[in-house]
Amino acid sequence: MPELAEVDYFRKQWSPGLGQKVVQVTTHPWTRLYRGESPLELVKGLVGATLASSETHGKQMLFRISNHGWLGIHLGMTGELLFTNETSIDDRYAHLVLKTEEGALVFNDPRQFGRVRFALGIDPPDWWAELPFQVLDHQYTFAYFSSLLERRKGSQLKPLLLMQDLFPGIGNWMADEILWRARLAPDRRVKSLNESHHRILFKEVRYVAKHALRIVGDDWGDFPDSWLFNHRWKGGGTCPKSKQPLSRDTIGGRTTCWSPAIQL
DNA sequence: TACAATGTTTTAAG
DNA sequence: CCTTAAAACATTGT
Repeated sequence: MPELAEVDYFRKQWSPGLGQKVVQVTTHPWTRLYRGESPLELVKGLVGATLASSETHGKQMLFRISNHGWLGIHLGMTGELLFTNETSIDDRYAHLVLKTEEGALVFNDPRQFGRVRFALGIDPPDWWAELPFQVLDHQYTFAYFSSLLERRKGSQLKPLLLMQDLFPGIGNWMADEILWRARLAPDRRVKSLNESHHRILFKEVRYVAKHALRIVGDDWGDFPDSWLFNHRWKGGGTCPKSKQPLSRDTIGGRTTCWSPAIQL
C-alpha cells in the first residue's frame, strides 16, 4: 500500500500512543516480519516503557522508546498502522500490538512483506543512522542527484526510481507519476538522458514527493484529476494532459502506466 | 482458475 | 567487486 506520503500518514495513526506507557505487547513471532529479530527481546524492551516520538525516512518508520529503545517498522506492500479503543481486535494479521491504558496500537500486514526491528542503545541503530539523503532534504542537491545516476547508466528509468538507496520512499505509483510529469518513457535508459532531462527529472522527483505529502496529509486526501494517480489503477483510462489513451506494461518487474503520446 | 497487487531481498548472469 | 534482471516471499481479491 504505502509510499512515503502514506507511510507518514500511517506513522501518525500511532500518535495517540505517544507519551503513554506500554502495558502489554503481543506479537506473531513466527511471521517473516520478524526475520533476523528476537521477538522476545522486543517484548521485554517495550513492556513498561513509554513511546516518546516517531519519524519516517522514506518508507521506513522509527519509534523512539523512553528506555533507550528503538522500534523500526516497514509496512511492505499491505501493511497499515491503526489505533483502536475496541476491547477486541481482529487478530488475524495483527502481527504487532502495543496496548496502552488508552487503547491499542496495531500493525496489520496480511501479506507479511513488512518488517519489525528493535534495538536498545543511546543512539539510533545503524539501520536507521546509515540511511541515505531523502529527496526533500536540503542535502539532496542536483549535483548529488546527478552523481547517483552516474553509476546507473544502463538502467531503465522506471526501475531506477524504485531504488530506495537513490530515491527513498518512491514507489510504483510515484515513479509513474514522476516520469509522466517529466515526459520520459519508463523504459528509457539513463544513458540516453541529457543535462536538461536530468534537470526535469530532479525537479519532478521533488515535486511529486512534496505534493504527495501535502495531499495525503493527516486525513488521506484525494488526489486531483490533473494527476496521473487517479487514472493509472485500472485498465483503459485517458492521459489528463494529452487526452490520449494510457498504456500499461510490466517494466522492471512492476506494472507501469504511462502516456505514450507525451512520454518519449 | 490464474493472475495481479502502492515492496524488498536473494540469486544469477554479465 | 559492480550493475542489472528475475525469481521468491505470503495472502487476498478479481
